[in-house]
Amino acid sequence: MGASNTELFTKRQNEIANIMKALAHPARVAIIDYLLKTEGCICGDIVKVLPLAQPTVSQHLKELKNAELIKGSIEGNAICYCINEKTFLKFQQFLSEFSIKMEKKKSCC
Amino acid sequence: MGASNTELFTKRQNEIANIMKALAHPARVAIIDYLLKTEGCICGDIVKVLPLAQPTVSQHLKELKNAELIKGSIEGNAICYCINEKTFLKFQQFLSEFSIKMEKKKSCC
DNA sequence: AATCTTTATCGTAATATTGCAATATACAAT
DNA sequence: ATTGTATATTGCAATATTACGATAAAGATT
Repeated sequence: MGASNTELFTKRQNEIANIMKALAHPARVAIIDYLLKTEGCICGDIVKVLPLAQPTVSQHLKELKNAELIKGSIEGNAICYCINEKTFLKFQQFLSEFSIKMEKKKSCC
Repeated sequence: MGASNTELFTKRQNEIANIMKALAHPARVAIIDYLLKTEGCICGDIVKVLPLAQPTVSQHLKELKNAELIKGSIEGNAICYCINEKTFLKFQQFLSEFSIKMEKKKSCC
């Protein structure tokens, strides 16, 4: 098949999996790193920094945008991509729920 | 190509991406959910709970094990799968680094 | 030893992801 | 209007993922 059957799982499980999937590639982690490190957010600079061709970077940016981890805004001729803090916050909440449950449980083996 | 070029990115970026990839499927999120929710950890119970065939679940468990998010130990005839807290802690550390940087930066657009 | 139970592996089909050259689009500047 | 600059889209090849039936492997039970 190759397609994960989303209907079989909860909305929350699918949401978590989708965010994880968006970050499941080192290039996309590198993009987030870059956006968090520098003042800038210009698409062209991201392309320059990454060791991948422009269309490939564009595709990765699209995936991050689809997952709402970043948002793009037109800046004259260029496009400015920024972290979407809302989604990151949601993600962190999901993960802190994991932590809380882990604290309570403690590994059994 | 279809294979992400890991050599082009930092060890840390690849590590993060690998953990994310392991959790980038709702079935695998569901497995973690289950392990955090119940006392048990028996493979057969996970198979019963998930809406997927036994070989498919086994495959998902293998991926979680490869990413060291869970660890398996033989329990008589059965196998007990448990959360590997060490990797989760590492994951959380990576993410809190993101948070700290996000705090400092604040979205520019 | 024969059988049952539990889990893993193999083989294979369907689909998704990754990467890039070529090309399109869209806005700037001349 | 033409040219340049920045980004997106298309098309395609290579590879990876997902799913499951069939089967294997290994320990438990009779």
